[in-house]
Amino acid sequence: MTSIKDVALAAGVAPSSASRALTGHPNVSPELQARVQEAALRLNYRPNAVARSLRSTGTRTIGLVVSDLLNPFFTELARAVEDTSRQAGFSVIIGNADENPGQQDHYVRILLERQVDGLIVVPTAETSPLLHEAAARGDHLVLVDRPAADVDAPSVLADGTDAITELVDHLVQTGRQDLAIITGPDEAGSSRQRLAAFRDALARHGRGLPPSRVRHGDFRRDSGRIELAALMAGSSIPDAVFVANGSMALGAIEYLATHRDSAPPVPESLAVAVFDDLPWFSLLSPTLTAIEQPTAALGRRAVEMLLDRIAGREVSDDRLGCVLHLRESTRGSQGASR
Amino acid sequence: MTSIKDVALAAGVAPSSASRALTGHPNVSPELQARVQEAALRLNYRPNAVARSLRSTGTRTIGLVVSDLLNPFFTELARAVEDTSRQAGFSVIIGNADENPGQQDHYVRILLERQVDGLIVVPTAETSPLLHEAAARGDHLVLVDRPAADVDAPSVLADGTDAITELVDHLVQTGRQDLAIITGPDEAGSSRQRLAAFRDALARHGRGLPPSRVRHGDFRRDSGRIELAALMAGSSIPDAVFVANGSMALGAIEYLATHRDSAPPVPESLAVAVFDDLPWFSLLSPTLTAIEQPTAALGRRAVEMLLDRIAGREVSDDRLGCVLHLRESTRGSQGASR
DNA sequence: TCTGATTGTGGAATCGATTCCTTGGAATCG
DNA sequence: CGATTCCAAGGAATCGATTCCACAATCAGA
Repeated sequence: MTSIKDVALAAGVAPSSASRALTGHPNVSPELQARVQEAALRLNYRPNAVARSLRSTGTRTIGLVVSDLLNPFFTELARAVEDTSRQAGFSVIIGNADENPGQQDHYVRILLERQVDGLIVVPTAETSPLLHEAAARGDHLVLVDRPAADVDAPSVLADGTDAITELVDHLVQTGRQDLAIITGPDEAGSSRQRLAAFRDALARHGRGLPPSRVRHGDFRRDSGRIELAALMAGSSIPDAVFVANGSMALGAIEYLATHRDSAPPVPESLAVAVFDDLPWFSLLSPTLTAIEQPTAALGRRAVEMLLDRIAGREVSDDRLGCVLHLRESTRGSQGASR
Repeated sequence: MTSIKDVALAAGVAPSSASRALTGHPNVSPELQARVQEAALRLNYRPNAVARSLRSTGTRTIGLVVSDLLNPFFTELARAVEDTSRQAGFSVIIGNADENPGQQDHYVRILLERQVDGLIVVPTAETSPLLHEAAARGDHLVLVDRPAADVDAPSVLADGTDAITELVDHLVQTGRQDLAIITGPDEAGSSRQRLAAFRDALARHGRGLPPSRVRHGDFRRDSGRIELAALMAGSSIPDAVFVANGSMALGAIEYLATHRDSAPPVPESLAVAVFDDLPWFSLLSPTLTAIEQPTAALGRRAVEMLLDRIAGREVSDDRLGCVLHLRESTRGSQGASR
């Protein structure tokens, strides 16, 4: 491997001068600058970022730990994070927790050991001693998509309360009597928030949400199928289902497609709505009512906040709104609102 | 920051001994081992991977450069790469080239500077001086999904030739007269291969593929819409379209959905098939005929091959087969095969 | 009991770049 | 013209861990 010493030798200067010439330091004579540049080019010199990072502070790298890479929501988030970071001159190391707190901690540890300049985490569980400690030690940390109560770090979240309220209003007004929700694990903050918003909106109509109408999946495809099947297997069947993320929605729709004969028709006997909008929801028949999250904006903001933190600026939490798209799958069954 | 010197000091041993105790070297007395472990724990010591990497060779990191993170195919690939790597004790740095050769080179350079132990690349263009040079310099490199002629590196590809031949046979046998293809850019090896397989299969039936029936998109969503629109705008309209990847298929289906009145009905007047199978293809009506790639296997194999290379073992190219799923969108229009 | 191998430990060199500190020489100013 | 500042450049220290080398102590075999 050709190092800066080789370049310095070839250019007939000291390593320190070579370093200055290559990193564009102010006080370098143009003549020496040119000689070093030429030597570097000729020797095909590639600086060693590991050595640089050791001496100077900062690796110009940020770590991103997402809870499930297979979920398109996180893909888009990762893409936005990557994009924004690159533009700011940072690389991104991605870790995939697979909704597994242990794996999340593994990645947080690895990334901290690698001296990332900052960390963006979608917390799988609401409490994590490691995250707590990292925040306390002063490592730069930003939480995204899900809150984590005991971690002292700024967060940027999608606030779906208004959109969920709007959705519930619509369902009630179009005559739905028996609403159910398939949400995520109780430990995930986003899961709890969506459930709470759903319950509150119902309460505003004087309706309760009995335990049998609350199913907890794990935010992944299979559990959507399983939990919808469970709802459909009961003695009485709800006439509206709200699925709390896109991956579980895929599983739920798959259930309906494979049980076309026995399952209630959508939207006539069963309304379906999803938190998180995916491009293909509009291609189904019936098209699928969904709440769109500002996914890319979440990723962008998270990076901006992290960079602010790194630069020593104060940052505060951010909430971004969601948008409800009413489509065919929640069309009123008896037209009560017309 | 607490360093290994602090730990050594606290344990009353030399830094070298502390290092040995922590990394599990053979010749360390149990007593000293315990004392160092205790001190490390007490001081909450976290080893600095940057310093370690500088001294020892290897960063236990592999770089992955994909051509489009928003494409679910690459997401799944990335997931498999990440998963396999983690199990082998490696982290993954992901770069997203966005189908842009310049951005690809940016990431290859960055990753090499970061001293990744190896690189997995989905080459955006078939020729890249930087990749060529990296391979020539002996950097560990594996290409995946797309070949790159001038790069001396092993590759692992999905070979869709058989599946495409099978698809074309079926289309011809069910009476389709005028087949068209929406493929990717000519510089992408996978795009060229799929086109060639399609053309060869047609030739075997004595059919040609006129230039007007070959549209080149950029493998992304919008271009699927645009190119299908172009095909539908001609004076004569094909009765079958083969879309060469999943992202463009999304755009194409969107076109059909938004032009439901003017577009030819599927499958009666237009058969649609896609290279790359996505979970929601089976949920559409009509369900979508698609060729399934061994996506996760590609990612796994790529990592295995890379690790073999790193370990100094010989590796050779690998081809994995694809599977055709015939669904409703290519149902015979006039039942010619029955 | 004496050699020779083995084992545990400390000290110092090392990885490759950056940066602090010095210094010789040129430029500036009174 | 002498004193002070400024600038370009070299030398050496540094980042934090690993690893080579040396050395003492223990142990085995003859």
